[in-house]
Amino acid sequence: MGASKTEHFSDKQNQIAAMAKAIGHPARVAIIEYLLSVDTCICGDIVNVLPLAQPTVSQHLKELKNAGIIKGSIEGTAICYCLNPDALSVLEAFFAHITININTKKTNCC
Amino acid sequence: MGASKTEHFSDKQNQIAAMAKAIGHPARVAIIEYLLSVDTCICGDIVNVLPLAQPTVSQHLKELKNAGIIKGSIEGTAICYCLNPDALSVLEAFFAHITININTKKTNCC
DNA sequence: TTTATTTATCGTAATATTGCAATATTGTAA
DNA sequence: TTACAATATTGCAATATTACGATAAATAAA
Repeated sequence: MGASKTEHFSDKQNQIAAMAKAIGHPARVAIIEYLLSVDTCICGDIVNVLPLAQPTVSQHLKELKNAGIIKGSIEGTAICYCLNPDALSVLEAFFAHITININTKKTNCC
Repeated sequence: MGASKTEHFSDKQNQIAAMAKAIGHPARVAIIEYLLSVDTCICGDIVNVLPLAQPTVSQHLKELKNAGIIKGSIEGTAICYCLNPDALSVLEAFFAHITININTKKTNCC
């Protein structure tokens, strides 16, 4: 079919999955790392940093924005993009929870 | 085209993206949460826990295994699956790094 | 050996993703 | 107004993902 059966899973599971999916592309990881590296969030030069055409970068930015990973606002002729701390802290908490609890398991047969 | 231009990005970016992509499906988030919740890693009942057919679950487990998120070993007639702490700690470190550095930025215009 | 049981693989249909050329939109400057 | 710059959208081709029925493979039990 191709469409995920999201209705069978919890809101939390769908939220984590949607955000992880958005990060699941090297170009989007690179965008996140670039947004983290620049001190301001006026980011009109993302296109020049990535090895992809402008429409492709625009599409990746759109997906990150749809997933809530980044926020964007119009800044004259340029667009101001920056990371969304709220979304990223949700993911941080998810993985922190896993790594904390993974070591409390009694048996590790694998 | 449909194929990611992985060759244009760093190994680290591709690794993070591949693991995030593997977690980017609610069924696979549910699998991870289930593996974390059970105390042992003999997990022959994952199929019963998920609202998906057996071949579909098997396919999701395969993708998680390919991404290194889980490990599996044959345990007689059942299969023993468990989380891979190494892979998950890489993701934990990635998001911890982001959330730590996100607040050191001078300007937050968005 | 025969029969279950458990998990994996194959085949296939429906849908989604990726990437870019072409084009549109929006704001700035002349 | 016209021209330019920056970003978004459209449309399309190539490929990947999702899901599951049917089937295979492997072990356990009878």
